[in-house]
Amino acid sequence: MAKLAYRSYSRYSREAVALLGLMIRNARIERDMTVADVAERAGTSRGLVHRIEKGEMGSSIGAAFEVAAIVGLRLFEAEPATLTRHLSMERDKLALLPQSVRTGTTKVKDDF
Amino acid sequence: MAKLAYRSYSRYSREAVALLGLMIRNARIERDMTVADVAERAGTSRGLVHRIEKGEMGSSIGAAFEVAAIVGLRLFEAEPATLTRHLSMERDKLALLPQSVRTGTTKVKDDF
DNA sequence: CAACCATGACCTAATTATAGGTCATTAGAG
DNA sequence: CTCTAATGACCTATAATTAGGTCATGGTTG
Repeated sequence: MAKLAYRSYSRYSREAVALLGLMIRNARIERDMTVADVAERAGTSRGLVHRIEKGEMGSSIGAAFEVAAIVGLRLFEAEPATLTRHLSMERDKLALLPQSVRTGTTKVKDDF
Repeated sequence: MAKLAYRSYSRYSREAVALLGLMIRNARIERDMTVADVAERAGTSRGLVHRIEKGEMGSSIGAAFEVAAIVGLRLFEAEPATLTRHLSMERDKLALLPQSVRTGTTKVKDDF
């Protein structure tokens, strides 16, 4: 049975996930960790770590980010402390934005 | 039946995923897009987009990155073109690294 | 060169995410 | 204030990922 292509992704998304996987692999090897090491520390299986490094789109984002953290990758910030700051910054930003979006407005804009 | 906590994640991973969700939501609202709009363009469901924005760890990384791209978020680079460059850079870097990691070495280093 | 071991691929069972529907709530526009 | 619609939550069937095992391959060390 041939494996089906379940969903279509944009090139950008595919490359971003692939890049994350490669960065994870590079970081892991630089730290002299085996796939099994990382899997154990992440509480996942060896196969999953392998698929994450390969850049498969179906892996859960939680597992991928956890593995990234374990090999020392900091996705948004160099310092974990600043991540919390960014979180509240985004929350504050959200508070200033409308809490729901009216399509009516958009529709008029796209209507020509 | 109470919902079980399936897996444990580090604080950093949880905050990183939550931050990504908030950034997506902010970007979406700034672009006057509804959750339904984004879901349709991503080829997913409204509920999934909602869970991604909420920062749930179980969402697939492909869906999350696709949604991020649709609302205009660029995770690694401002320019999509440079993403491809980074991809080959990481591949080159990988070529210089050992292709398998010996645990024996690590064990000695950690052994004191 | 020879032995060891990390890796990558595959398989099956079990668990989980997802789609798509409905419904209550609430924010925004008139 | 009132009406409309976006949002968030929940539900069920389906489809997917995941864990955990095994196996072949190839890199690394002695």
